[in-house]
Amino acid sequence: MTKLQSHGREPFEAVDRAPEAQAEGFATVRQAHESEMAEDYVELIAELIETRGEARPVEIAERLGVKPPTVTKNISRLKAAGLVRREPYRAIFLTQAGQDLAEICRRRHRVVVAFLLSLGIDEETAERDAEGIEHHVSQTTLEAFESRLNQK
Amino acid sequence: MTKLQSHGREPFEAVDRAPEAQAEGFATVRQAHESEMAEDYVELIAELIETRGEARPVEIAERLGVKPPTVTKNISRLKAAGLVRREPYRAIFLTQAGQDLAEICRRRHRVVVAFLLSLGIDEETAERDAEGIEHHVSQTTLEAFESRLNQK
DNA sequence: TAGATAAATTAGCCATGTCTAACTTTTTAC
DNA sequence: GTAAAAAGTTAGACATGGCTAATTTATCTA
Ligand SMILES: [Mn+2]
Ligand SMILES: [Mn+2]
Ligand SMILES: [Mn+2]
Ligand SMILES: [Mn+2]
Repeated sequence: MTKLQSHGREPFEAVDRAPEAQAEGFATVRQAHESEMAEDYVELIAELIETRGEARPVEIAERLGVKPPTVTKNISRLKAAGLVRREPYRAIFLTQAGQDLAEICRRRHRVVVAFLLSLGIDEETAERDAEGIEHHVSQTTLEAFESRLNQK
Repeated sequence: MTKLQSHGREPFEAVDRAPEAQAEGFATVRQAHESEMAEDYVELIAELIETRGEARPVEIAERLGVKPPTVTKNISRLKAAGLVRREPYRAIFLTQAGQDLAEICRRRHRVVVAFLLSLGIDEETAERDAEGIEHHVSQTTLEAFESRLNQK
């Protein structure tokens, strides 16, 4: 007892877990952050190619809200990772691996946004939150989002 | 037309947005990542104090899945940020600011987990996903999660 | 086609958050 | 009360992803 305190009611129970399970959770988050740059870039590159005909560093920089040198550096990392093909001073293309990853990411992004919208959240907020959330949604959770969308 | 393609149906529409709006979204994600370390630490420290009586670096390291020197360094950052009070080789305490932040984070964490559980997701997955998602959930979205939980 | 403008790159800086190896301090057990 | 074990810190390294300033290359325009 003494669970109904003065002001701060405890609406939902805390799950307590084994230290290793908790550690595994944090490790998963760190891993997600490692893939995040690549995912956001290939997703954006695919969209730019589709809607603008080509993907140029200036535009990538503008949409990501970073400076062009940051894009140059990251693109060369993507190239090293085999996701992107490109020659200096030219537009950027996705390799097959890059296209595959982009496809997965775009789909996941759309599902997350659609799910948030289905909760009544406004479009700006849905897009803003989805941009971060997408990288932390497991396959299981993604499927739960989808089935809610399909059933409604 | 040409919307029902061979294999890959397009279940949810893509929202297309102004470059600045998109950039703002990515900037929000970067900011969230800047606060993430502090949030996870104070949340964990509060839990350890509550359940174990005190918060010790070894245990923090074990639960975060990092090595002790990482904890030492990060704790001194939290101290510099005014979230933690502590003397070398002794247990770690939260300042009032630290307690306030911990309270907000713990509540948010519980809401996100409860929400995922309400979608039928298993406990392990819910906790794992929530650990990342929590940092990207706006006040608006958090409230949407809560009202779904309350109405059900 | 030359000169000006725009785009892209390079070089070098910085903060963050991780690590290992070595050292110091505290705690525990005898 | 001392020796061993455990906990904590320090020092120094590294990868990531930002930045600015300066330079190079490409594109546009007169
Ligand atoms: Mn994203
Ligand atoms: Mn994140
Ligand atoms: Mn977290
Ligand atoms: Mn958390």
